[in-house]
Amino acid sequence: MDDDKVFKALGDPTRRKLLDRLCEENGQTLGQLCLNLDMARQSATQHLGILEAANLVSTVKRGREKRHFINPVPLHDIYERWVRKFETHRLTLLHDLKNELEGERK
Amino acid sequence: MDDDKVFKALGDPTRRKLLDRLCEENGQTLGQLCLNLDMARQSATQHLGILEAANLVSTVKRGREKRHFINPVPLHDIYERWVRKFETHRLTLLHDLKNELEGERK
DNA sequence: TTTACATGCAGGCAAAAACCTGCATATCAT
DNA sequence: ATGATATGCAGGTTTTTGCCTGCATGTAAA
Repeated sequence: MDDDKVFKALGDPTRRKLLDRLCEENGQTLGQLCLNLDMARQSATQHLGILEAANLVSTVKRGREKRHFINPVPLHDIYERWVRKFETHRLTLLHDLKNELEGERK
Repeated sequence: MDDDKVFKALGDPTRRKLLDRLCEENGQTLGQLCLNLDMARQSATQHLGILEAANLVSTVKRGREKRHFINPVPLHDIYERWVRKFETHRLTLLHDLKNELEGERK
């Protein structure tokens, strides 16, 4: 898996919004996803392409429509392999920070 | 908090590497963080500035040095407020995806 | 106080990202 | 077949990003 593609894909608010909307209703078509998106359809297509390249979304053609489905695996992997590390040390890190800020007040 | 700044900050591999290195040893100076980073000091400064703007890193000046500390709060918040949603629906989403891919094989 | 060290700040440049318009293709319904 | 609908593809423009060089400032040590 390509961590960087996933993080980059999540770095754009439009793409996170697309994931949000797919989470509310999975399997939507391109047309549906474009509604209330305030940009040209072609731009949305590019965003969905990036999500697909990051493997966060998989698509299936149904006649003339293209349906989009969330793939939760990469997000889960990112959490397990990267975010979790900071969660594990969370209290220690908070402690370091607090100490340092208090030291500044002296 | 500004979710977008956090996600954008995490979207760059150099910045994630900086966080990794701070996680290994918190409180490092700019000079320390620049070692083995394969870019000019000024570039690293910019990356650290972005991490600071996203509140992922806090700094304290100690004499002529500047020490950097991880702030784990934004990452934790992002997880709770955004990532967790997809984790919660993870099995359902996986099921949707599997169903759809099987449907394609017919 | 002079020298060395750690960092700050400004401007410029090239690559990447985000968005668009215009046109082509494929599918469905009449 | 014909028109309407859903999407694909190519290119071009503008903005943002990442990185750099050059110089200024502040702090410590000799």
